[in-house]
Amino acid sequence: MNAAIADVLIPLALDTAYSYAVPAGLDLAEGDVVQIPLGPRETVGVVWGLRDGAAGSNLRKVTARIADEGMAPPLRRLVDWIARYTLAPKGSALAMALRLPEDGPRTETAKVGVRATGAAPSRITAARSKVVAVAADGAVRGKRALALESGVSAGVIDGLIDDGVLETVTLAPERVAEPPDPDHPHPPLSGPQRTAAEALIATLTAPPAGGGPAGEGGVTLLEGVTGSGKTEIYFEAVAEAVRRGVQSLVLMPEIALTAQFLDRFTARFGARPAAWHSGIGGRRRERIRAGVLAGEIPVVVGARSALFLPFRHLGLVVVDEEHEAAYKQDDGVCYHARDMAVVRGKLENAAVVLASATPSIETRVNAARGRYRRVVLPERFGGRRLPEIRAIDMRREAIPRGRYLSPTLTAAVAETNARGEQALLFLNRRGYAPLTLCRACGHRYQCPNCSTWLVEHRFRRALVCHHCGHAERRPDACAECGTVDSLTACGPGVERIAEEVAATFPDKRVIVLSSDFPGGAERLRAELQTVAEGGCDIVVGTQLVAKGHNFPLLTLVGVLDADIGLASGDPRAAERTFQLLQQVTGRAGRGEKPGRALVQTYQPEHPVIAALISGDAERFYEEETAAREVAGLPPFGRLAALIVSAAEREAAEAHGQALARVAEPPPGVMVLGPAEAPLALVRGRHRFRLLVKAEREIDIQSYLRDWIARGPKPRGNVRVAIDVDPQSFL
DNA sequence: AGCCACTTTGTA
DNA sequence: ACAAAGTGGCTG
Repeated sequence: MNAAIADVLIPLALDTAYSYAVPAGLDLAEGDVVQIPLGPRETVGVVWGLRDGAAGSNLRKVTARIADEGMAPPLRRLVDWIARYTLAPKGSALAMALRLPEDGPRTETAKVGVRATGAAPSRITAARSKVVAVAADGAVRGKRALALESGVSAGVIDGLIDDGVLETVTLAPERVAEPPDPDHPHPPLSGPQRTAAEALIATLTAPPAGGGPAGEGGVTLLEGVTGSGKTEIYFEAVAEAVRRGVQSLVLMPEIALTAQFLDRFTARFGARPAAWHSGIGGRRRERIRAGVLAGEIPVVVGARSALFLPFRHLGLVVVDEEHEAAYKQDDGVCYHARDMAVVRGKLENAAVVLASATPSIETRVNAARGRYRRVVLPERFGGRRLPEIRAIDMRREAIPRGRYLSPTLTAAVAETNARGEQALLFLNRRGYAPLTLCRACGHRYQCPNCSTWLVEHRFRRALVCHHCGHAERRPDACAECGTVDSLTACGPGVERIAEEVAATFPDKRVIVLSSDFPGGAERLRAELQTVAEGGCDIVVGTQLVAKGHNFPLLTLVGVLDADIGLASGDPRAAERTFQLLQQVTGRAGRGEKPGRALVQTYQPEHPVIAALISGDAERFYEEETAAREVAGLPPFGRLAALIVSAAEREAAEAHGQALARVAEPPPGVMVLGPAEAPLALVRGRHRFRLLVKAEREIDIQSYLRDWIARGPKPRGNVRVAIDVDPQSFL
């Protein structure tokens, strides 16, 4: 007997499945994709549940089943899990897994982005000007992303498109996959590489083709410096998965999904993999989806959205460069693809491999606690070692006022250049000076919207807020007392360092690299190329230089102020700083010659600095965990963020007080904030974060959900996203 | 009031 | 997603 009522989840921002009557003669199963009426129109949805009941009521009817193949239980469970974990509406989570054929005889509808045309709006409003300011750099962004970044709602963007201020652009597609050959001839692995590959293969849950025991799955951290052959090693696990007839997914941060990587894959397997990323659209997208669903495509290499492909027999998930921030999705459903990969792996009973040269702190902790296996590659293939890192104690260096390069570092740069090698001076601060004040009256230039100082950008002759993007002309006279030429720049930014470097090394070629690089992405890429080819002696850069482009001639990294960020009040400051500095210093000596790093600091004994110098990440998190305990901060993997959508920013601010006074936290749970406001919302970029400490295993999401429901309802949608690893909730 | 731009709500 | 209803500023 057929069920009378189907609960259908619709891929819209709805948190509950809607109930429909099942018409006589339609035999539905859970997971079936169906067409249903919704309001005045017809939509698709997925049968999330079936039950018997009095169907004769006022329910509308399911129109039809529209696909032969339904959504498999593990993928449905993933949708449920992600919705629950990220506190996103279930329907939104479903939408990620249901990128259906963009129905009808659709030709080439690739991903659509928008960018500024340069035309002025016919009508200017506060919301519009925010968008125009953000889009002014000419970069292409997704509609949602632009709306969120500008702090406006999507309607504004549409309005600006109609007005001709923004134009839509589509990205071009390429071609589909060939079957990979696991036994394609390839260069042999070294002994240690072979051992590591065996260790990964031993975790595969699919039984070996020739009989024998299967592995037990779980998560393995594959750790090894750049050049140690991580990719070749996990390729062996992929090859074995192919032999065993299960599918593999290799996740990469979007930027790393390059032709170069696909070429390496082709060299190993004699065929191009199916590549999946947001730019792939239309027929190609549909063919890959269908191939994956049918089990005909054994290997997919993709960006984070590949996580939701309907694999038939998923046996292996590899997350390459697992520490990459690009795995975080920040608009729509906020999730971390690395963590969701772990979850999917668990639900599918697939082995998971996390690969990185500089694993994230969360992953290190999980490995140290035995939740993840750990495979470490001893050193770089070819015997290269990590750069030697030393601290420069700034309390002992004699530096004139207004100068920031210590004599020790200056000498090292000169020495390096004399050998024909490059030096990188790293300072994580854009612009010329982080604070401008009037010498006459002491007035400090502050952002009208945020509580931050305006940063001087001498090149642009502007004062800029790095928080909200607000910019104003740098005045000639003090806005407060009117004194002319009284403004002083306090502290260094990269522009100022470049000035100092130019004065100290007048005959050297200096390049400044920062994310606000004038001339946009094209010119930036050209500059990076110049550096790589040796067309420059000294690079001055912000965190932009922490990753990406390889600079083979770079042998010295000087960190100008390692202490930046350590006192930022963000409970994750320490781990963020550690990771950033580890990546930056690791850039030295990637070529033939060995590298070294010098780190200017006023607190060489600080755990983060000490760990960086010793290269002992394990000690760092041990000490950091202890320090957090003393400070009453949550341990790693226990931070949650309450995020109020950008559109409701103003409203949220008005209700901040109310929110802050809401609800008594339940026992064992503590909401962190400044001491004077224990439940305060901490301002982040276009959002508010609320930090929650849990002393026991709790479900932070449902706690927050209750917490919000119990208090006075804040106006608008309050979405909550969790910034932790999911291990503790599995 | 009426208009406009934008936000919020509801869809079973 | 999309359409309908609501909000709040502005105008004359």
